[in-house]
Amino acid sequence: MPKLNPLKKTAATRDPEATKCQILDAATIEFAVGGLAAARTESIAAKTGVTKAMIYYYFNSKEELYRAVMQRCFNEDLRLVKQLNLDQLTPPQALVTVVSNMYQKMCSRPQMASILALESIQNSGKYYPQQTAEILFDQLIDLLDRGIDSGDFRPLESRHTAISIVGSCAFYFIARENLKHMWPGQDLLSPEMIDRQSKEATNMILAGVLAPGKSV
Amino acid sequence: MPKLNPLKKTAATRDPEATKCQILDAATIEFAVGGLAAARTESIAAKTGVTKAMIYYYFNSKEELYRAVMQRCFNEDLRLVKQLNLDQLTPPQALVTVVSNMYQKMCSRPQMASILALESIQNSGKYYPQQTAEILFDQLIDLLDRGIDSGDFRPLESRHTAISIVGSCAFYFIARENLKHMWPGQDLLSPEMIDRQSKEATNMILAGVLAPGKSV
DNA sequence: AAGATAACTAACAAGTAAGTTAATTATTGG
DNA sequence: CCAATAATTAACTTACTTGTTAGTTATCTT
Repeated sequence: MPKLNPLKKTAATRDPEATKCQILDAATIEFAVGGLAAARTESIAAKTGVTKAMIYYYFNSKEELYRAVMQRCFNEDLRLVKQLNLDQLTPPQALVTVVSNMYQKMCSRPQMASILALESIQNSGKYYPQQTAEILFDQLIDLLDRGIDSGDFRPLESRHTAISIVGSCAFYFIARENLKHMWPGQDLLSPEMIDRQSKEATNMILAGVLAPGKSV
Repeated sequence: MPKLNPLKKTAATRDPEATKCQILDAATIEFAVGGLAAARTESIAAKTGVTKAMIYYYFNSKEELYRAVMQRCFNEDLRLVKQLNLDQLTPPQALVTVVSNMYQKMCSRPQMASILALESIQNSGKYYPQQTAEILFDQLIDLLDRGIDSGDFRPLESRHTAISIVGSCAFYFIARENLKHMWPGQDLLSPEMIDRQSKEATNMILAGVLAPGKSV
């Protein structure tokens, strides 16, 4: 009874890896808007070249697909952060690098911030990949501690401050649709806007943590 | 056929205003977890003493109920902010007041941050009450501009900086469920934790915007 | 105190969504 | 090149969700 379209993808009519990737890509977009709860498997499938049944063939359930999306997001992030070689920079330099890099990452993949916010709000962090995420956060916390020890940064509680720092960045991406009226007609994800926001945030954060008299 | 529980609320068996309020309260909690899309009217009703039909009787649809919840949130917020009389304070004093007040508000109603984040992410800010919200944001922006003019604050772009400031506060509440492993066994909404986070954020923000040599 | 009206309920109709299944087509290894 | 297997599909089942409706009970007015 099922009648297949005779002329599908010319070359690779079947490519399991590509199909899995297509599903993950589509799911990332869908989960970034509604989170696990509001995402529709039908809608994810519609974004791909394959049917909904493929989601279950490769990922067994919406929940497992969600886990896979989250894990992939963090793996990519981890890979990028490792390339920064923060230990080889002074604490102030490292902080500037981390912050501007955070904006670059969130700009190129604006789903990241949304997915994490939704995970916390909707699922109480049940699917948050702690192990991986901790490495990322610790990178920033260690950097702050290093700066306090070296006298570059004023005395501060590094964990609380790390949250403020990440928050000042992430919030721009999380709340951007609410805030767009502040710059009518502008795209808040345009390179120019990101650049301005990134610079202002970097200025505030750096000035906010540097010990009196110190600079980059 | 409908059999009513003979012993309901002793006194006010019927109280339209209280019922509406119950629905709004329950809806606020439900929308704060799932947003408009993932909220269940059935679940909202279950949190109240009345049936689902009452939601439609008083609010016509899930969407209108959502609008009402959002509007009430902002009205409360606006009332609180007006009481601060920021004009009567110096810019640094006013900034400290705004920030610590922001933590107090979000602590007493942690739904606020979640609802706003969800609105931006899920609905692209379609239901975001711009008029009301703008007043709140402008309060902070004007304060920053006032500080730049007076020389208390360094030159900065007040809109971008305002976002960083609000973000460093809001993010703690938005992402708290993801971040709770940073303080194992602690309640991130406990007065002590809020106080510490608030203090650290205030320190960073103030130091981040003050002109060199200036203080509160 | 009776009739009108406002508040409220249980049960239902219609539509949506997750996950399954049996059949179909492509790929691969002998 | 053929059989086994992997990838894929359309259609279906089951469960859930929104919104409605017809009827019931409390309250209010005169």
